[in-house]
Amino acid sequence: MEDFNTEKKILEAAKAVFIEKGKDGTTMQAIADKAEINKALLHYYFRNKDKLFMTVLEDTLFRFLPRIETTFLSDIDFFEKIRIVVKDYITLLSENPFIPAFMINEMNRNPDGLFEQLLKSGIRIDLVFETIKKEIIKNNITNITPKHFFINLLSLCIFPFATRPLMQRVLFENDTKAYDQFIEERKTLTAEFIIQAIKA
Amino acid sequence: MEDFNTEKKILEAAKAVFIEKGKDGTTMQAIADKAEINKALLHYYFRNKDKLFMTVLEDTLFRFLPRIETTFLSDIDFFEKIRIVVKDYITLLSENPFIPAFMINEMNRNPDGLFEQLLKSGIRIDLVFETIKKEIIKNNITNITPKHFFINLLSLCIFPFATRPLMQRVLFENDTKAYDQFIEERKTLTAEFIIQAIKA
DNA sequence: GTCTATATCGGGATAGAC
DNA sequence: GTCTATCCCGATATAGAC
Repeated sequence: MEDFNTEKKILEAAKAVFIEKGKDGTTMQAIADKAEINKALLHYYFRNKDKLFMTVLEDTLFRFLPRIETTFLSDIDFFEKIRIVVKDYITLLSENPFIPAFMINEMNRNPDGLFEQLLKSGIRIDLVFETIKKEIIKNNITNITPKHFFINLLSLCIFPFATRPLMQRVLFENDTKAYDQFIEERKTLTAEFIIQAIKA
Repeated sequence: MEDFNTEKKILEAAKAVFIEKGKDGTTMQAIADKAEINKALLHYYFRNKDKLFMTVLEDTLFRFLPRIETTFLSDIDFFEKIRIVVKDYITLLSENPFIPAFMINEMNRNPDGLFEQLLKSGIRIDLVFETIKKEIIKNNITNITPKHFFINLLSLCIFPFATRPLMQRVLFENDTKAYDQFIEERKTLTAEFIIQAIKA
């Protein structure tokens, strides 16, 4: 097994374990096992656990955010943007359901590291806010503060994933299929909820 | 220092550290330091870290939930209920801002333990759902699934606290006062957002 | 009930052979 | 580049004196 493939295998294994167990809960041994290699090899490729963790973060997590920006800056009806963003975002999360809890955990453990990564991603939330302000001026939506709008949107999309382990038990007697269905419904319902809330 | 006071001091110290650092990030030493006692004494009162942790959980966290139930089962206007619950809940969270991240972390680490605690608290969400259904029948609100309504409400209240460390940086250049103000606004704005979204 | 000292263990990291 | 063996440290937990 040559260099490139091993590194990739490690990163994939590390991502899987980190997301499932959190940074603290993850052991190098567990990653090595999953990657079917030796523990020492991890240190050969990535000097220590911190560096490995940061690499995983850069490599995978921040592919999420640019999508919001792109959609909001595009030239379509504002309510349609909301429908697209919500659906897009929930779909993406469905494929990576453990990321929200992981990110929340991480941002409370080490906010600076995460923030730094975020800056690197070059996202411009201010531009998104501008598009919202324009809609207010055009009288298409109520006079909502862009920051509140933004946080409300994220809350409604992300929270059900972050709290899934408990919510699935509380609301659906731990029925996985039922919760999947619930999430599926939210792909459209959430957008309509938001639109109702803000339309003028 | 006799028995009772030491135990109490330990529980308070443990709560503070657990909430700030999470379960994994907390060391017995840190708790001992905060309680101004010796490490060994922790094991004398609570056999091990797990038992101490569980005790803290039982003792403090689940005082939160019954408040939602009480308000929703009371006999006032439904929209007014929403205003009260939102304000009440966000206020409560303002006084315990680390709890959401802590709970999310914990529910992803060990959902069964948390769920068990929740059952012990005896909360009856189904009763809350009943009140929502009645409002739909009375045509006061749109035909929203109670579960979606419930999760939307929780999302909008809790998420800004769970993600505060990052959001404060991203939205307010890490200005604590500004974020406090933002939260303060949400005590009323969030309820109106929800009411707009669901009113018939 | 509270302390000091210590046993024990798990996990990150390194040395060194191949 | 990959392995085995080992070091080392931090953290839980216990023993035992007072």
